[in-house]
Parts: sequence; structure tokens; C-alpha cells
Amino acid sequence: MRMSRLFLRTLRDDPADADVDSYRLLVRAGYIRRVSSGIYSWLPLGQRVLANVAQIVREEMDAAEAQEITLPIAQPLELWQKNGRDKAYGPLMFRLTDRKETAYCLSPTAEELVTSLVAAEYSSYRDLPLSLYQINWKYRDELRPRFGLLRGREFLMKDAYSFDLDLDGLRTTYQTMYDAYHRVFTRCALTFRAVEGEAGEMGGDVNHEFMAVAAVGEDDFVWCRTCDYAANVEVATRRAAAAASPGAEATVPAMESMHTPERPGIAAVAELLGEPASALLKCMAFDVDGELGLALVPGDREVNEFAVAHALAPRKVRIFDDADFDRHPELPKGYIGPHHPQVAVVVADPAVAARAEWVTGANSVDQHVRHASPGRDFAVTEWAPIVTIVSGDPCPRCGNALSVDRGIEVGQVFQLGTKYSNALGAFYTDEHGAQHPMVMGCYGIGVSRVIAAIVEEHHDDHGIAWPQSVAPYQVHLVALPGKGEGAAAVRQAADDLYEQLRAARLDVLYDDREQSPGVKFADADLLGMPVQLTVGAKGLARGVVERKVRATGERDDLALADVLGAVLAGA
RNA sequence: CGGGGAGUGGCGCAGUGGUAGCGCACCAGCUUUGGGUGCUGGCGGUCGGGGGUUCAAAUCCCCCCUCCCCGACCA
Repeated sequence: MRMSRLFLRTLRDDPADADVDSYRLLVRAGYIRRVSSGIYSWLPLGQRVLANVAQIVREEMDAAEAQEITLPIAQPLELWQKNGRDKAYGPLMFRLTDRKETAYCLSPTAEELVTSLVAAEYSSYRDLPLSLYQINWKYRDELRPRFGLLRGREFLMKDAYSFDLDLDGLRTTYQTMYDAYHRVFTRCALTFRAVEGEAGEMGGDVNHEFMAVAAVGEDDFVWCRTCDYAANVEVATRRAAAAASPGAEATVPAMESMHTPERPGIAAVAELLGEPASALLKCMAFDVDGELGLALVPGDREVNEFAVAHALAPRKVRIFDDADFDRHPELPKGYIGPHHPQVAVVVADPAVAARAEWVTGANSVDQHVRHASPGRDFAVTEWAPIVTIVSGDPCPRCGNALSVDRGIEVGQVFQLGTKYSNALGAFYTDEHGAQHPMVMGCYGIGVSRVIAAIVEEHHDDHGIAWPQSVAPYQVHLVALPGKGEGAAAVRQAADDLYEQLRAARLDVLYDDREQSPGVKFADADLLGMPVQLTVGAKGLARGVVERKVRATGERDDLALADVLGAVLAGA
């Protein structure tokens, strides 16, 4: 494509409403334009990226034997009223009315429609399994659209739906999709992890969220850079530290109390005693089915309430609020210790076993104790990993350091079960003539969101640096003819090279504009094609063009005759 | 929806009662030609909309609309 003909206007200034780098750069570089809150136009360069990402998704879905269809965006509201999901979505759904006053909505997803479709067409066990998918625009009237493409009201989504005979079939299909997702995001050059989601409201629904690591992400998650471990902060664990050597408590002096006036809280006591916070035992009070419970962790750590609840399930667990403390003056907030006769449940993190003695509360205002030894001075009724994981904790799987980061949810896979098939009548008849609901799964990828995630990961101060797999053009050819006597020769050489590269079926963006070199270089870096080739009088005199790899900034000279081969080798 | 802020040329902004300006972009000319060259001259605006106050409103008052930012959702 000749840039002189390309519908493109780059901006020197950042858009005023830019809140994240991806949106800022995509607008500045002329890939997209905002039309309304959360709604964007895709200009030629952006359209090519969109098509490239969609094509990767398409290829992997096809490889997973899903079949592409296109469902309508405008859907009768009646379809959504059958199972009451119009109410569940509420104002999140765009609604409209036709001339006959029939209510419609703009599809936020398509379980209902696709389930109805399959229910109407298929009814035999011989038809299954079946997977269908579409890549289509979705609409959600978000409370607060933000971060450009990351949370739009109109977005391109791949949504797939599987129909199996039974749960085993679903599990197989689910694994196939899960693997396909790994390939999609790997091809998109994203740093990502699959995070196991919490059980859905139906209970037991397995799902995974694919999180792309990014500072602008909206969810915290824990992941290992070495292996593929990843988890929500609530359910993340770490490899337990070794327990203190057996018998170590024998050398611990007898527990003694200390006067610690006006020192509630770990930090204050640690400061007074000159001890590190990690030598203090933090005791958090919980109500456990009406009984008193304590959760014990080292003083420098936070208690993961979710983990405590999980460890003590099915008992109901509630962390103490101010009213609870008022009802239990025997547990003075800030001076709680684990050695308390009225406490029925003591759950401790394994890290508590790693020290033979602790400084902790004396269950009396202005009093703490030291030399409190687990087992000797206080009992632990259950051991469970209950600290909130922080960066640097050892991975439970491989032992290397974990990272806690924010992530962008770029995809999700979900085992739906029979919720929709039952509600919408998607049944099949088995070989014995009995009817069963089809067992469904659904699988989403936010295509336009993926693009934002890619830019978040692949950019620098100068602009975007597209991975080859999704770049709108593979090569950005820059001609610098100048106005000297060599101008015509440079232009001719660049034109020839352009034709040569195109003949080799490379996607080439050719900057043939009459602009100064500075403008052209700045635009090339901003637009972000993986490889830049510069044809100028200087190089031409030596028979070379300069190559620059956008992502790394590496430059080298290529002899004119070798350019095509070198570029093809790199592509 | 709650709280905070903003709507002035395509983009970024200034302009607190006297009839609208700057930078970028765009057009023309000259200039420069390996990292957003410089100069000159241009095109382009019902100042978000409606109503009101005033001799006079971008500016003051009222109503409405849109957008942005901070808190509960999701691809």
C-alpha cells in the first residue's frame, strides 16, 4: 500500500481522553477513531489488524473442529424473555423497537439463539458432538466504558458453543478449546496464563479465564513466570516453608508477658521491641458457625479471608467487624493472642510452624507475650495455607518466585452443563430412545480487546511495535529521495523494491509521500510495522538499504540484491 | 446511579460582558532533506442545544444533551 493513497492521519498530540497506552497509540497512529463512548471506527490499518487477529482465532477454531456461522446481532427480545435473561442483563443490554413496536436487543452474547438453533435442527445422539462459533460484534451498554478498546460498548467477540452427549464429552471438548486458546494467545504474542475461575452460581461449573499480563488490567492474579501455574488471588497458594526442626521449642524460654502500652497492631509492637514484623504472630478473629475462631499468620502477611473460609468449610466463616469486637471484650483488637480458652477453632498457615517462638498478643489491652511456642503454648486445630500471596512467594508447583500482577481477561472457557439446553429445549434421543439435554460449553475471546492487550504489551515511547502475526503490514518501506540530483534514482530504487516485495506476496506499506525524513521515521515508529526498510541517497550510493527491526531497534544494511531474501528469511 | 470535571475549526488548547484566537493538521509558495525543518500567505468555527438577563453573551442565569475521570460488571 502506498501511503500517499492510504486513508490515514497520524496525530502529533495525544487524544485528550486517552487513559491507557493502547488507546492513546491506536488513535494517534490512525488505527481507530472514537465515535461515541465505547464505540469506535476501525480505519484501514486497524481493520487489517482486526482481520489478522480474527483469522488466527478462525484458524484455531477450525482446527478444533468448530464450525463458523454468523448469528444476527439484532435479536428479538422475546428470545431473551424465555429464560428471564433479559432481566438478568437489565440495562446492560441495548434495546430497540421496530416500527411494529416489537422489542429487539443487540446481542451481548448468543447462548439463547444458538441453543434454539441447535434444538430446532438436531435431536439425535448421532448428531453430537457439535461445536459452532461466530466472530461478530457484541453490544453491552456498560455502566462505564473506559480504557478504549479494553472496555467498549461495542466489541468484536469470538463466541463458540459446544453440544455434547454427556459430561465426559463436554470435558473432552473443553480441553480441546482450552488448548486452542493457548495457541491463539501464543500466536498473538501475549504473555498470558489460564486462571481457574471460581465455581459459578450453578455450582461445580468449571471455567478458566485467560489473563494477559498488563498493568492496566482490571483483575489481580497470581502467576508463575517459570511454569504455567496461575490463580486468582483468592485461591492462590504457595509452597509451604519447612517447619522448625522438631524439638526446637525445647530451647525456647518460658512464655512471658510484656507491658506494651498504646501499642495495638503489629507495626507498633515490632517497632517497640525492635523485632521484625515477621517475628510477630498475627491473630485475626472470625466467627465460625457462632464459635470463636482465630486465623494465624506471620505478622508481615495478610490473611486471605477466602482461604480461611475454604479451609473451614462447610462451616460458615465471617471475619469480625466492630460490632463483634464489642460483643467479645475478651478479644481486644490489637492485643489478640492464640492461647485463649474460649477460642474453639485456630487455623494457622504452615508458616506459623516454621518458627519455634512468636511474639503475640496477651488477650489483654496493653499486653503482649513473647516466647509463645506453637504446640507448647497454644494449640492449632487446623493447618491450612491462608496467607494472601505476594510477589516473590514460592510457586506451589515449581518453587520459583510467583508474581502478582494485573491481567486483562482476553478469553474465557466455561462448562455450562444443561442450563440452557433444558431451558430452551435442546434435547437429543439416545440409542435406547430416551431423551437427554445436550451438555453445553461456551467459549469467548474478545478479539478487539486482544488487540488492545497486544498494544499494551508491545509498545514503547515512540509507538506501537506489532508482533509479526498481527501486524497490518510486514514491512514498512521508507523512501527518502530528497531533492538532490539523486532523488529520481532513490525514488526509482524504492519503487522497484516495493514491486519486488509485493511480487513476493509480502504485505508492504510504502511511504512514498513527500515528507521530510523526520516525519517519515516518526510515523514508521508510531505505526509499528515489524520491519522498516529505508531507501536513501546515502545508502544507495553504497548499494544498500537500511533495515531496522521495530521491536528491538536493531539496524543493519542490506545489499539491494539481498533485500528480498533477507526480509523473507526474517518473516 | 453516586461523587468530581469538561464541551470553542479535524486534533490539542487559550479566551470572565464589547462580536473569537494559538499550536498541530490541511491548501499555496519558497526553504530544508537520514529523526516530527523554517518562513510567508491561506482555507476552515451557528463557541454542545434551547431559553433568559443585557444596548451587547463563548463569557452571567435556568433547563436539557453529550463526553471524560473516581467507586459495584464483563470478552
